[in-house]
Amino acid sequence: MSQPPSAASPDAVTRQRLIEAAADVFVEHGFRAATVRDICARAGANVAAVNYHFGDKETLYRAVLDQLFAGALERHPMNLGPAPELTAEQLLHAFVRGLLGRLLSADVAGRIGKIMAREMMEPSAALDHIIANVTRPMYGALSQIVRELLGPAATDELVARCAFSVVGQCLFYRHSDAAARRLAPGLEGTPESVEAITEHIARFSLAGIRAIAESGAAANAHSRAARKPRKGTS
Amino acid sequence: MSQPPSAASPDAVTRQRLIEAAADVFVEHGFRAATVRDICARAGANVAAVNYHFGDKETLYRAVLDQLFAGALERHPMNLGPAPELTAEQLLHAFVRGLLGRLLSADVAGRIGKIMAREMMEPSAALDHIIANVTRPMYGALSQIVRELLGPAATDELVARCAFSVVGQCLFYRHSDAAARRLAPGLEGTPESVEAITEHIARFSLAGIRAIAESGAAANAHSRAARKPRKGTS
Amino acid sequence: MSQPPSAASPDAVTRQRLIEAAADVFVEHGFRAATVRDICARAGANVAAVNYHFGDKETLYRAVLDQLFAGALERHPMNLGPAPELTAEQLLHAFVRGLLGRLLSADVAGRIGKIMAREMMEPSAALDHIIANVTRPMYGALSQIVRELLGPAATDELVARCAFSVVGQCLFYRHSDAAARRLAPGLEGTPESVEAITEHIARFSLAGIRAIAESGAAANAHSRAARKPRKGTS
Amino acid sequence: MSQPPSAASPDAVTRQRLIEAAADVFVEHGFRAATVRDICARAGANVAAVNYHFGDKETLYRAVLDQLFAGALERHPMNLGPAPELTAEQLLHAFVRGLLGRLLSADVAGRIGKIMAREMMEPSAALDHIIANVTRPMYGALSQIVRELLGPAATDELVARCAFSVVGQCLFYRHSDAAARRLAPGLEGTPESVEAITEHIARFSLAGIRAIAESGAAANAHSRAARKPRKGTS
DNA sequence: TATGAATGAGCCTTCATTCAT
DNA sequence: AATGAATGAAGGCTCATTCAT
Repeated sequence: MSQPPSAASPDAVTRQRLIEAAADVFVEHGFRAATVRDICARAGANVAAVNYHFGDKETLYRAVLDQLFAGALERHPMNLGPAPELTAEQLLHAFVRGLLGRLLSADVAGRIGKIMAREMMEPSAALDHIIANVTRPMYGALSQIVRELLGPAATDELVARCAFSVVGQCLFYRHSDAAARRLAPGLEGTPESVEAITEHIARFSLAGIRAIAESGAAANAHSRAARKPRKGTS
Repeated sequence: MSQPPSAASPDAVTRQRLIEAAADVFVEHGFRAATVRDICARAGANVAAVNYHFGDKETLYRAVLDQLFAGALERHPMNLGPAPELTAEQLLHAFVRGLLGRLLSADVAGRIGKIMAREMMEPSAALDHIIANVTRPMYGALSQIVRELLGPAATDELVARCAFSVVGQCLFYRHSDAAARRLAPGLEGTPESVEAITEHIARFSLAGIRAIAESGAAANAHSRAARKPRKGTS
Repeated sequence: MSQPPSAASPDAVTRQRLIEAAADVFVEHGFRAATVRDICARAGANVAAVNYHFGDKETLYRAVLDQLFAGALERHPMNLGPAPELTAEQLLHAFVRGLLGRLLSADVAGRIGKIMAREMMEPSAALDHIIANVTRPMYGALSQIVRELLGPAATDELVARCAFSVVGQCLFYRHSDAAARRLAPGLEGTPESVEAITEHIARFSLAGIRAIAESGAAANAHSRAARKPRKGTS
Repeated sequence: MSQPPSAASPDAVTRQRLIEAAADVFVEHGFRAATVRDICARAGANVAAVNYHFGDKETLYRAVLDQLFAGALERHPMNLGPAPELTAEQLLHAFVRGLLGRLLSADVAGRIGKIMAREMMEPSAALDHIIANVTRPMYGALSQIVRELLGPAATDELVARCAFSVVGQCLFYRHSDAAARRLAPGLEGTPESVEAITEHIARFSLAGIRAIAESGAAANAHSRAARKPRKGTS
């Protein structure tokens, strides 16, 4: 209070150091296995610092998530706004590049991927927050791109399945990193391989989406012509 | 004596109860957060039962994994053997169905997916065992199918990337279940939706693989013609 | 019961194997740190064998002690009876050789030394038994020898102190083995060095006892002459 | 601030209470059988106090040893430095008094003897530390005294054996206390009897060492004269 | 304000012992 | 008569949290 406003209060600087140390530790060990002693030690703070500044371990965890999301979106923007000068193909390409960049970057954004992977399997109260603020807008943008590629006749289900196919391919390089590294050494996801993987996923997905569009159109045409589809989505 | 003749020794029945209880607890909380007290309590056994029957928590964990794998492969076989009467397209379709079946089934096999997802991000000593015995053969079978679809000129890298694309789409329904449920309710992976998802992923992937095959062939042709391949989506 | 009496009953043979295994384990780890599992395993018996055959761990311990004492005295007799044909010097020499032999032998008797050393510092109920049956007769024999060497005027205290000096020198090679091995490698007590050590201790002690005899006589003479002793035993 | 200026930090006082309680418990039960629960209870501290202040039980054990050694040497110094104004006889007398004082004192030093006795038979990692810092210097000083008494012709073996004889007599009053108490009540080692025992052991040992010196010289003379030494007590 | 000391619940494991056959 | 399974009481240790300064 009596501090000059321009100087970062020592309170805030400790808080920040705690958050940064906690981000490392949570990413490395997960929420449960992370210990506040470790976090405080890395932050050069007292054992009681976490409880003093944040109340408890879980509140610190949420603070870490908030800060990570803010940083990640700042560095790897989603380009959610309309971009009429770009084709849907180009937008898909850009989307994949952005997502892979966020997932595989070594900085703040990369850590978010690891934490989210954990949240997926043990959803905590933080997951809803993450989905609302990060996942949903991202998914909305992708849906729009996919819908344009699929054409106006596409059902919501087709759009969602295609979007899942795109995202699933990207997430593989984050979630299954350990397996990929063992099965095909050198092809696992790294910050340097983002371009190459982007190229593959974009090409693969574009063809996939177009095939789905045709089959969907065919299914519709067939059903309109009162011929029951032999196989495929009902 | 008064036991039914097929009954195993009293030791084996308790062992089995412990394994089943442990499977639940490990799936629910992960290896580290799972407590032997909880496991023993659910198995109706003493706290020392785990140590008596398995030596320690980690050995029990491996026993659980072994049993889960055995059960999963029994119910959802990989069809690894040669099947000359089936086309590569049919084989891909069958592979995806088998994998999704294992990932999404409510029984023994479903739990394996959750455990593997955890292993991916916190590899324990068990991961190498899993990969060697389960993942690698599966990956080998998929690679063979993909290679046939890509044609003889495909590089190992192209094969691996396409295989990753196929597997990534499937894993999405396991790893990102919580997110999918929130983003597109009704489209998350369930045992009942295996057929529909299989249809989608197989169609999507077939088109993707063919596109990669063409671009790869084109790249080869181009490079043979001393023209550097154009970068970007065609 | 229905066993032919000439055949060792399987009961007795297991009992004996347990005692032998237990002797090893108790000597190696002490009573407390020894585990009945270890003992039963080494004896090739069931975990419950100790409790079945002996009731509990402590009863087994006493059985081991009894057997060890019986064996030790059989192999390294104390020659307690009167031996008028030997001089006191020769008797002292023989006593030291016998004691060192028991303390340092690799067989049954050697193990008794280790166990007794433990008992000395954590006297259990077994200690009184040991002292009454082993230590006291041995001490009585030594006292007699020492008394003869000291002469008829020796007080009980002088006798005891000299006996303690003799025994203390011998016990050093058992109790302080670990230290001796480090301070003067090659000079620690071993079964092979019994003769050499005996020679030293006997010579050293004989001179010591004679010196005590003289000083005691002098002290007595002095006190008889109404001169107060300047220093020494009152 | 309101603390007395000489008061240590609150941490140090609890640390000290723990060390003192631990010394009691370790002396009483040995390292293994001692429980941290017992130690903490006696120190009026929480079960976790040992882990907080020392990390683990073994570190506490070493801290106890360090403190005991420091205290013992402070109260019963070894007089290791050269003391040219004292004869070798006087030095031996002083050495025995110091050693007995350390072994039999009721204070800090007395407990060290019990702990060392345990270490001798179950050497832990702490034993080497003890020997290097306490036993070896002590042994070095004694060797020097003995060597002077034996004369320049004495071999290292003779020196060591005589030193062992001196130390063995002293240790008897520590290691065999329980037996001595039963065999000759009133003559066991007590702090009050240190002077009397010192007088006895010094006189006994002086005579013993001189006898060894003579026999050694005789042996040398004999061997020089190509006559093999007679075996046995002279 | 911020810290180091202290806490107590809880975890995995060990072990002598008991029980049912 | 003898065993393998099962028990429950500790034991050492970890950790988030609280407390007194």
